Amino acid sequence: MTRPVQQRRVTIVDVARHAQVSTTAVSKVLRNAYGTSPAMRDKVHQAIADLGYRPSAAARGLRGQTYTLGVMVPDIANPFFPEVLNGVTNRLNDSDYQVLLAPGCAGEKAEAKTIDSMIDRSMDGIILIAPVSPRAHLEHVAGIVPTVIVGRHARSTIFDTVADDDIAGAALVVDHLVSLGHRRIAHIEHLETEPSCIEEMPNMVRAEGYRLAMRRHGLEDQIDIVSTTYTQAGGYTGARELLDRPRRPTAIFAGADIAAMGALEAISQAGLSVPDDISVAGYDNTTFAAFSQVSLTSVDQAGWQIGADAARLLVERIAHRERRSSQIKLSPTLVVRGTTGPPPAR
Amino acid sequence: MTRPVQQRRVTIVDVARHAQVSTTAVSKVLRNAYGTSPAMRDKVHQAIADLGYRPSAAARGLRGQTYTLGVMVPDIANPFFPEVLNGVTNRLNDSDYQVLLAPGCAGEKAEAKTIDSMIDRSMDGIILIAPVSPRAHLEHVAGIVPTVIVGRHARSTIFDTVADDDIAGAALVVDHLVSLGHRRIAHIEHLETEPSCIEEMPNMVRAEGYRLAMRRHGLEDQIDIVSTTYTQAGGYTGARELLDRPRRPTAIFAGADIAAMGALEAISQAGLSVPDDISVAGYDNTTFAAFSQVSLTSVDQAGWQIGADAARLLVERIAHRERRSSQIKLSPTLVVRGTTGPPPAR
DNA sequence: ACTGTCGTGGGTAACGTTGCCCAAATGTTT
DNA sequence: AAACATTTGGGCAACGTTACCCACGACAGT
Repeated sequence: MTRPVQQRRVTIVDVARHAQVSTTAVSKVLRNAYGTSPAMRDKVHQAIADLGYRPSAAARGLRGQTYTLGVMVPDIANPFFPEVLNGVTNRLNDSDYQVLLAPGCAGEKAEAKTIDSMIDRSMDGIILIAPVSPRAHLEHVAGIVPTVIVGRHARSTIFDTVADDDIAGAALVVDHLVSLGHRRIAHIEHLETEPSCIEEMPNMVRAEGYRLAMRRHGLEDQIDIVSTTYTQAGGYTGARELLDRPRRPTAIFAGADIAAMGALEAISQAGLSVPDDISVAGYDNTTFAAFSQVSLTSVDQAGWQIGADAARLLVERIAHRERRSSQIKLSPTLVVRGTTGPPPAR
Repeated sequence: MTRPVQQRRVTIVDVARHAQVSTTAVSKVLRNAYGTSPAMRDKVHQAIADLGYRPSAAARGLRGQTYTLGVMVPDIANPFFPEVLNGVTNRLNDSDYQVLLAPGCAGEKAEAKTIDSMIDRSMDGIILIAPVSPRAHLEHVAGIVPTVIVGRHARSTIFDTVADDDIAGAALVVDHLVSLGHRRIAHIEHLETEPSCIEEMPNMVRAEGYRLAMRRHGLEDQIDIVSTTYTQAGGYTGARELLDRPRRPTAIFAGADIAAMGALEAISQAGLSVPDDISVAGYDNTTFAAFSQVSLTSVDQAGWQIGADAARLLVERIAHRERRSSQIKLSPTLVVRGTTGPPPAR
């Protein structure tokens, strides 16, 4: 029996009247501010419970805080991001903050629109995961609202960053493949069309890490990179291209698991077997990689930890806007599975 | 060169002054309301552009609309939901609405908290994907804010629903397996702990569809259901249990792809091969199922379409609160792939 | 008894936007 | 020419909350 009548919202005034105190008093209790006696707190809490009062975020937003944190994810379909997100929400579970996700921001323009909409909603802070906006724009945003950037290898005085050490991650893969005896190790990278912030993006750092590691092993002349995107389709076309080489590589290092998926598909369609004919490694160690039918060797970058750290930094920055900015860099680990093995005997 | 000074927000008053009109006039132009001349519109738009004005969602919320729609997803890690979400966002792409996602709501209590927080933020409408709250609570919510429920087989006068025809979907799988010659077809279901709304949930409807189809084929005595959850771990333990049966089934129909993943893993660990020893089918046709290494036979329930329909209904309901409610039921299709085949010769 | 200090509690004015009303100017019908 | 409708624009009061002040009594130290 739900009432069909649209009842008026219970406000702080109703609570105050019911508890026989002033609205100021109620507000103080709500924010557990200074100047409230235990007796008054009890009265107010009782009234809140009686009336089922809930503060209006809109009204709060107009005055300052909204107790809302925004997270921007570039692509929810990529299973790595849910992990980061879980880290974020878990860390904030028993705080007063509510996390809201702004989905689907492919490209710089859509990203700017999304960020603007979070600012419009006066969120208390935002976490941007692998944003593609130019550095200057990010600093501008961070000047307006406390911001934590995840995945960009940038350093700024006004925003904090959390990132995986992608140079080290790429090196782990190359080292592993070299130790198995591979020399012709190719890389599938994600290439942005926007050139603005290119060297800060994780994908570019991974490619650079690949180059550095190859040189370190004296394999400079074997460096072979195809530029596509971190998507299944991108991995597929990238691998196709590599398989068509006169001397095809014996191992493919895809910059993301999702691209590795596409590569595996292309390889299987070409009638080749993994890892006997060709080895494949990915990056992100998504749940997909762990699945035994796939068993993809991959770099684990602790998405959960990244998310948790980002949430912690954001809360700290909200509390102390002028605190020094910090950069957290997490060390990845390699998870060796079935898609990598010694190269074919030739 | 970002200004370090924290400049005051540009408000409608600033725009009005700059355009030499009243704030009311600006407000009217913003909402393209009645009573604005083309000349005034131009002046105001120019001023908005000059000053880079953006309306404050908080202030708007206090007065009524926020141009924000909330979507609750039970589990972002399940790759089916991103598809629904894409349908939603795509449909709303060039509307004035911004979609925000409330993540991670396992269980009735967390769900209630999430829904409350969306109401607190005075969202204009909400889409609840596969909510577990009791029917009465959903109706209560729908009385406060326009609501579309996705996935529940419920009928209400105040909220709209979009759902897949799960009875038909389950039948597709059973029919397919029977036509291949299977008789011992088992089902892995997701069983809620909360008994309140059980018969409305898609998982229960799928199980019921399985039962009906089995009976229709005269296989009533072969009905075999294990109750776990729609997770990888749930599928794994469910399959383990089925494999331990004295006479193990020749086919397993998992109620969700993600559970089918776990089942495949258990089967492979048991040293059995798919589909020669045992067939497996899933539900949702996630991108994962399409992947050639997995090649999972699955029921496609057009997540994109579901999301798009939900978004359309929500926008319509916001425009006409008192409109009759509608229930959209979409017909699933079966995608046959490599994990189903004839039963072993015995 | 006189000044401070502390612990309580309340009054009030914003915050930025929009819905409702009214006023003036313009156009249209008798 | 008078009466009436329509268009165009503005004034004002909310919406619900909180930051900033001030007032009152109790109590301590001179």
